[in-house]
Amino acid sequence: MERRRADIIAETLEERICDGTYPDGERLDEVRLAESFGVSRTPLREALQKLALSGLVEQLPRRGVFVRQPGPVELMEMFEVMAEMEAVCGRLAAARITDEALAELDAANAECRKAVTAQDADAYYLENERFHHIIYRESGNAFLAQETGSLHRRLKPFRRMQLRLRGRLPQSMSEHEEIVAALRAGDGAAAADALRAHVAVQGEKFRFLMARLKSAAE
Amino acid sequence: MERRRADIIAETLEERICDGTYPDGERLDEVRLAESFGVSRTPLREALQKLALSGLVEQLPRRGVFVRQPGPVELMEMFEVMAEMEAVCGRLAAARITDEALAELDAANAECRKAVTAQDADAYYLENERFHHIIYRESGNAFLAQETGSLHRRLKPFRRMQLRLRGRLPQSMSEHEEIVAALRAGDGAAAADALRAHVAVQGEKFRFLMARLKSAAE
DNA sequence: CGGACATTTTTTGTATACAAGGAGGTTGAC
DNA sequence: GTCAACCTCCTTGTATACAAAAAATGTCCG
Repeated sequence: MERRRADIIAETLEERICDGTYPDGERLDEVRLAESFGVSRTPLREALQKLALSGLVEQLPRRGVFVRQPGPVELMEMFEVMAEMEAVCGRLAAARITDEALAELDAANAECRKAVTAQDADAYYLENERFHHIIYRESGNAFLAQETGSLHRRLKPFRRMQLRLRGRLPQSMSEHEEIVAALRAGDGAAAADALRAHVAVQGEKFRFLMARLKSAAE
Repeated sequence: MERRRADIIAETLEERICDGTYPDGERLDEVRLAESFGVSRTPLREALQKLALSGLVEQLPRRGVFVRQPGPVELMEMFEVMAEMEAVCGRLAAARITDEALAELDAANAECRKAVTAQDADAYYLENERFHHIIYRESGNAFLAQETGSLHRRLKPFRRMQLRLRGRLPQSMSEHEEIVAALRAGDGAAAADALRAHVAVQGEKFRFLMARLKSAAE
């Protein structure tokens, strides 16, 4: 699949917004960005509109586009929805998952365990992501998997951050094992609860981090 | 809020796709459409990209955009997700709903009842929509309400269709009352179950309609 | 007569040019 | 001195022009 420049630009800008290169409220100037990318305004505008639709920037007509980092409230809301969607994925997957997928989950968890002993949060996140995406897929509902993955992607930087909290890695690890156990047992309710809690606690941890950052700034 | 032509065009095209003016697989010609709207290709392309991101059309690079009606499988998947999301809204709303909102739900249901006796499926759908959106809002999670509303919008034509089935109106009506009762009682699990079933049955009815349409075509 | 290659034509993607609306500054009046 | 109106400049939205890629057509060879 060949790609347009506009798509590549959108991806780059998305990364920059997520990693904080552009702070909240910053106006993204079409001409300056176009110059910096070495393209005209046309593909750049397309990229900005794409970002606007995915909610990363706000587009005020005749005013410009502004990066719109989700505030603490919105982030908590998003984590709540994420938890519920993963729970649904888990409940459906418990009834539909294949043995092969269970083996994949075990494999991902094994890699996770390695990362835990190595205290490598980045490596952990990578395998953790694989773990979750397998569950999305095994929900047997491609649309659900798509939507859940999309939200996962949007929360990625925030999910990632809380993994650096002391003791979070082993805790997350044991939650993973509980999830797999429920899936293997075909217990939809248990899988849903385990996944909901697993994601919800991420929201909690993240909120804690936010609060600490804020107080540190004062 | 002033609006761009591109947005108006996107809305118009969205309607046309939903109501079947453009059949599945049809290529949307940029120049022809631009002429018909009396604009240049620029705003029209922006509109098409917007539609592509919301999933109503598929955009093959260097090939063009094609309307992509969801197939039966995808529709069932979407209904399944819709049911789950409404269930979540209901569960949260049961704990967070205000007395005013409960009164609003009663009012919407009263209008629904009128529509049932009048056998007016269109009027019913209108109030039905209000009913559901109140629950989305009362979930107390603006992000969830947004996402749920967005999916509702996408399924609108299909949700609407099944209301014309014989006996569906009174059945839907009684489901509504069960939902309100659960919400009033603050019973989150009951509200979730009632809403999930209410939406899931819509998917079932719709599938039935699809099957009948298909067999009639043979 | 069929298939493959070259050419033409159509269509998308990008660049540039133009128009229109808003932000900010300046000037004038009170 | 302050507020308001006007004017200017800048930015966005739209139109047109150009380039590149894919589809269509025709031609040549087997």
